[in-house]
Amino acid sequence: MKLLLIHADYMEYEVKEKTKFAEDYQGTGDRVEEVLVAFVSVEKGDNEDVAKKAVEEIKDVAEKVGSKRILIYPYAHLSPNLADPETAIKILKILESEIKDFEVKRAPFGWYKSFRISCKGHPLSELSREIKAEEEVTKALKDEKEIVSFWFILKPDGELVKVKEFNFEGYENLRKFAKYEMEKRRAVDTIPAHVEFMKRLELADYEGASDSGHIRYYPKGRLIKSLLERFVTQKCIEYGAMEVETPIMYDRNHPTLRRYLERFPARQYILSGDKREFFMRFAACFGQFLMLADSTISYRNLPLRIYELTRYSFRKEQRGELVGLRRLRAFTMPDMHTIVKDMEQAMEEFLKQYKLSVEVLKEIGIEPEDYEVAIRVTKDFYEQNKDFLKKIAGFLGKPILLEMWDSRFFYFVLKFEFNFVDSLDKASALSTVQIDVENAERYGIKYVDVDGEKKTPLILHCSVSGAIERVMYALLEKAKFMMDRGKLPMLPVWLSPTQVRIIPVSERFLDKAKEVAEKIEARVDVDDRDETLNKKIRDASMEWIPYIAVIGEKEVQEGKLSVTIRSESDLKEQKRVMMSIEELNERLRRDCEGKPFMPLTLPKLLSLRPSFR
RNA sequence: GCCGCCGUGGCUCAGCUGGCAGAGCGGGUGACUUGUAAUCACCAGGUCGCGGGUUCAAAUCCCGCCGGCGGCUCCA
Repeated sequence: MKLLLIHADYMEYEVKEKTKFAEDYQGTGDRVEEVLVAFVSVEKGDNEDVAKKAVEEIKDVAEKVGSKRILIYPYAHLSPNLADPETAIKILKILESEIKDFEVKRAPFGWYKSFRISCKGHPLSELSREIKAEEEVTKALKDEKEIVSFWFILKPDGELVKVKEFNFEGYENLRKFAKYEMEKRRAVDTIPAHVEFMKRLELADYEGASDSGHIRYYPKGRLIKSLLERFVTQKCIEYGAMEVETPIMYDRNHPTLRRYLERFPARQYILSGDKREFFMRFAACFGQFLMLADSTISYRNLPLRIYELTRYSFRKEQRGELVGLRRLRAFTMPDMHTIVKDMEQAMEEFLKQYKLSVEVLKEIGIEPEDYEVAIRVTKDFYEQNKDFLKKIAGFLGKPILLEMWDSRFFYFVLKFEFNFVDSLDKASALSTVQIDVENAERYGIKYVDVDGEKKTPLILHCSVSGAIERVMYALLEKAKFMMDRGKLPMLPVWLSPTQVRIIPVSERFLDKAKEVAEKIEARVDVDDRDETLNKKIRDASMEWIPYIAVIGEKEVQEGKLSVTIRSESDLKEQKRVMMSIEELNERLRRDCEGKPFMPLTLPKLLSLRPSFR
């Protein structure tokens, strides 16, 4: 809302002609003496809160200038972004009725009027104010503050123990995670390890020219991200999901979507289109649910799974929350939704997707001991399905943090997450699956059952690995743990940008090095720079390259390569092995079995490469 | 969003009781032709995050903004 306040000797206006938005009005105008005139533009997004704040502002000014009379004068020309007429009239009426202790008059809305005003000209006689709505906070975000949680540990044998009574000995990470979830934390003053690594390895960096939480990826980072994206997508498709693609923004006032937004505890980016306002998706739910609502689905098709890799999902997280790759405002997430016909089928799928998530993370290089499991459940669901939860707890054979709610605040009754605990003891969710009991109804998703009746299914939300950026974060943080244990940090071989580096002992062996590079079946590069051997070895090590192959007189004669194997080396002692090209290829095949492969997009010769930072 | 700390060549940082903007790495040029974690020399490179203010004089002091890190809170 825009306000222009003028303290006047008098204000006189004449009502001329109707516009098409005119409210009912009889009369020809008015003249008010000794008055504070409030010219008002009601803007898009203004609501009752704005009106109330405006009331306070106007009263405040009226008191300061010592005016007993106030004239509310609708004046569209203060703003290029006007509210619709109904809202505007509503808000103006609030102003009129809520300004107490003054003599309040109001000029009619939607009429052409002429006016004459005599401004007093003292220092406070002309003021303008802008009043903005508080950023819209969804109901779910508010509710979240009210939730009462009960915390337990679910033991592998299905026994439920209160957190306070659980003996955490031997479960240090679970202790940290439980603490992280339940308590306040103390200050640490270090840059997270992965932020250091993502920059130093030229994987990714902040992009200051974008919003916070939007990242740039250099060639090596993009390669790693692509490989993870492909792998995760491949796993979901193998699991039986159909890949689709849906828009990244939606009408903010679409009734169905709006109600769902209200149920999700996240803040949205808002964008204005020509006529409508849009929000950026925070997940693929919107597009996929709308698609499913328009589909004809038979019980024979169930469980039915659709999948999308969201590049991107947007969440306008609070600024203080954003860190490196751990939490972003734009992120890439595998998002699979499964339609099932009843709770029994839902639980069956839930367990399968739980197992799938374990497998996917394991193949990526994140083992069950690297994360902690959390289960969030309503009391009712828990009481009715104890055996099922016991089965879940048994699968990994480790205790699980269980959060129980008296009533259902969200759209789901059951959810699990795998939480990675990083080098600063921070926990972040990776894989998650939820059983959604609300949205099929809300979106009008139906299936036709055996009896020919249309029925409402249940929906599972599954992010099989969690956000791809967060997977990268976890891998880098894991590398930090390797360092702390005295090992050399590295990425899994299939994700290492350069898998093999060939280093000629001197320029004489450069051609030979290039020749060898052609025969290696991996992402290979050749250090052809005019540097000492020591320098080249050091640089390759700093890049975490899994295999460094040196070639010189000896190697040429023996027809072998002298290969330094990073995973078996440490800072004190390097593991060096004489290997034939075929032996090296065989080893690489084993390292990367079942994983996608993409060539390195950087020039093969190091001398041709720019430095991105 | 709120609170605290931080912001100097491409990178890492020194300079900060106000007084000529520095180093190492990286880059360019030349020498060297190297056997497993940094070869040597020379050269180029800076609106000291941005905008105001105080002062004869500001990287240095003050205010505002932007960005980063940590905390509150929450998630993928």
